[in-house]
Amino acid sequence: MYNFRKIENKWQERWEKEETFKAKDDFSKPKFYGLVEFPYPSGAGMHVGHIKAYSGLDVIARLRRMQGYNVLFPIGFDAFGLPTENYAIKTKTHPRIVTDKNIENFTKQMKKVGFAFDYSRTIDTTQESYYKWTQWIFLKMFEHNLAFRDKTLVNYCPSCKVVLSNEDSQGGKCDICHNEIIQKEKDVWYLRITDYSEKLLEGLKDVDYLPNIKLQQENWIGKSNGAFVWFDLTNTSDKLKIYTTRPDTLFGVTFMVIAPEHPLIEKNKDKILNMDEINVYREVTRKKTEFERIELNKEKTGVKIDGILAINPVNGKEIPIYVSDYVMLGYGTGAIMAVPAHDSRDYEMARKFNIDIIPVIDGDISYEAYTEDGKMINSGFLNGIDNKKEAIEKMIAYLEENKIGKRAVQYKMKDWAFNRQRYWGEPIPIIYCDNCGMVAVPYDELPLKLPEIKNYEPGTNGESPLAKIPEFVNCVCPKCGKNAKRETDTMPQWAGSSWYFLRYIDPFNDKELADYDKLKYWLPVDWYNGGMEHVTRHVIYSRFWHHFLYDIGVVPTKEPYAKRTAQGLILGPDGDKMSKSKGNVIDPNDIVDSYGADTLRAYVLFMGEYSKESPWNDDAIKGVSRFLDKVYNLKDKVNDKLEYSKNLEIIINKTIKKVSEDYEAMKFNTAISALMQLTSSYAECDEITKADYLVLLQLLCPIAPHITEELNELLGNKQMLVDSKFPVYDASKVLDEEIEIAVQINGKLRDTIKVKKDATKEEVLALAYESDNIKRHLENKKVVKEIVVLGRIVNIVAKDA
RNA sequence: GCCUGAGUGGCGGAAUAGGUAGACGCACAGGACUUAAAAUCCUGCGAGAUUCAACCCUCGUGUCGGUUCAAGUCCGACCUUAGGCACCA
Repeated sequence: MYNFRKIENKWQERWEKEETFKAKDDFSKPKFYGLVEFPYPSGAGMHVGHIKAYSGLDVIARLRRMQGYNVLFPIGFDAFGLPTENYAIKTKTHPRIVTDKNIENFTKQMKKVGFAFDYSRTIDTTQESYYKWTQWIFLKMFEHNLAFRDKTLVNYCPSCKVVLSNEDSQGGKCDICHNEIIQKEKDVWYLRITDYSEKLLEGLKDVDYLPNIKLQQENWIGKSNGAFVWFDLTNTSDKLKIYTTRPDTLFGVTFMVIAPEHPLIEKNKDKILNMDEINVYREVTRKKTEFERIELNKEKTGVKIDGILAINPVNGKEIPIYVSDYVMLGYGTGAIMAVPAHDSRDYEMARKFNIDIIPVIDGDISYEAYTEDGKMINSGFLNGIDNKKEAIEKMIAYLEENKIGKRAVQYKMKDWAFNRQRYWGEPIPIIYCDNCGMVAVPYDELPLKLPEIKNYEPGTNGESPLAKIPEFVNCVCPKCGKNAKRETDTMPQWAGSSWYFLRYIDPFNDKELADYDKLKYWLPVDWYNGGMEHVTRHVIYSRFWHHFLYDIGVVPTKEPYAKRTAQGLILGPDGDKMSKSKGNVIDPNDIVDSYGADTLRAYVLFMGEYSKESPWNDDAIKGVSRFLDKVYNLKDKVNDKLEYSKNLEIIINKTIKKVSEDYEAMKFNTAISALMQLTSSYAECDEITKADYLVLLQLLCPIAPHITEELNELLGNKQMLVDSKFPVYDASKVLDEEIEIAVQINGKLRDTIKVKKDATKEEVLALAYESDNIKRHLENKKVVKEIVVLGRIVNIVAKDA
């Protein structure tokens, strides 16, 4: 094996000394901004997943540099967060110390793998000079009424003593400690991301994200078109406002359902005859988490309200109202019109409570709801229409004309719960004053620093540890000068990661978040790669912040990322997700030590399709290692005096084409295959030219930068390979003179023939008929059709004579 | 339940627009080199039938149908599996 240790150390030192990958603000050159999701610097160090994520874009960044772009490829650390804090609680070590140690370790490891990062721009979200601007953005949002407090039922983790967003508590369990969460009423900070629903949806039209990523974003926003309808009630002057996507089925409404928390109940409690029964049901519901309400409650439950009926505005029918937990207060209006004939949930509910089912669309409803399209029946003025869209439009027009409803759009996305009762996060820069209410910390007092603290455990009542420090809590109101108290909650980890890519552009600016001209040059991020698990939350949160910053004139683009891709997971050798408990974790350090960084990089890119998950295989690394050895050993075949080798011309051009196209599509596995084949072709020659060898090195350089730089130097080249021009193929030299094509009879392969690349249809056919095997198969048969696809295939259709 | 992927040799995986299924790699087997081993190099490697052997032939990309001269690829139904979302009205 070649001496990878010596070679890799040498080039890593040289890159560092010469600041090879330091991005320059040279506005005259075309730019490329490549971004990878910055890591959380955990104590465990780097994971092979990080290697795959960074290697992929490292290839692209080096490629773009070789194509003449001014490249920015930065790295940093998303260092606030719970694991560090929990570690601090356990070991009584300050999170600052733990964080610094972990960052140092990560940096050392990343350098050993030879990523072309610009380390001079490294930022970490816990630096005061960084979170000053995170707080600044928050205050701007507060100023624009996008940060607000609200009393709501929240997901509360009794163990972590923190409030969690819905996204953090999926499965009814705390994302961090995995204990059960409960519902608790609390004052919560929200960011009004819902104000940006439409913009975030619209913006997707202008970006190049992988289709499934785009789809996930769309689903998260969850736009639906429908209508509000107001139902009159008996016994009360109140009206019941509902939201529906199917106003066309209004004639089929046989009952209404409202959420147990619906204010109508409390307001009309003196008119409801079975308040006790309803209260019991509401109490049961209250104890359920949102997850349980939607996930475990397969069997419909509910209570019919006695004393109040609803009146269907289109036909005047009086219908019952039920309270049921399958309707959520947080979506739509917290009340629905139920059409059991054409909605499966309503159908179940009607079956359980023996409610009428009236079909309004012609179809079979004997076993289940009919949810397909069809002809309208039992529907007054809609009868006979068999187009859903037309029926909906006609109904909306009717509703609006009679002022009993109107067209409406709803979004699934909810506002973003933004506070945590934790120490290791950005303090929320707000002051509570008895006189003035909520007051922002003045901008010139930012950053509002995290105070030194001895005990990191949360307060007893679910309060932040900061609440226990009087020197922090007690302050003076910036407005009136009277004594006041500070907000003691901190921001979630997503805050810092929502804008970090902006700071890389101008990391040392202490006047503003980043210089506008620099932002104008570098934005948008041209290519952002990261994990599939972040494509909904992180990407949408950071897009939201970016849209906001655009609206207030801080950044020059609406969208932050022009292109987003995601890499697939590396599974353990057993095919399961890697985890400490399963003991199937692969440590990248071990691989670097025994095979070298180039082999590790090439292997993670070779193991399968980049965007898909594939299991780790210790044996398979050998194949990649052997390949690099072969490339290395080829150096002995180079003959300086040899000038031209025509026999390799075609395969070289083919390979350049294949590799260039594959890199763009992140099909690194097939690019490496092609390079392996080129290497084999070289190995078959007695000698190769310098130029031919250089092409191989250049094509391989983005994947295996150390060994290729070394070999380039051995060739006598002074200029670094990464500064050379990436090869371009000659389109006239990618096809062999003679190509092999298949000859089929009735679709079955019977022979292959060699033809000239520009052979005509007649020539090809003539050759095909000359084949003995073809002749034999055509005996006693009559040819009825001949299909020739030039360059590909001949198919002769023959019947028994 | 809904949405989105995926299902191809012993294994990881290839296969622009339908056009020679199994590239490339691993493992395995045989051979060369070696005192020997490792390393390296060469050859073979989907299953089956037949044959001294080769050619040749049959079957084969989760299952069942369909479209087509031709289907891993397109269409329909289903099964398995991964991820995401969720009584979202």
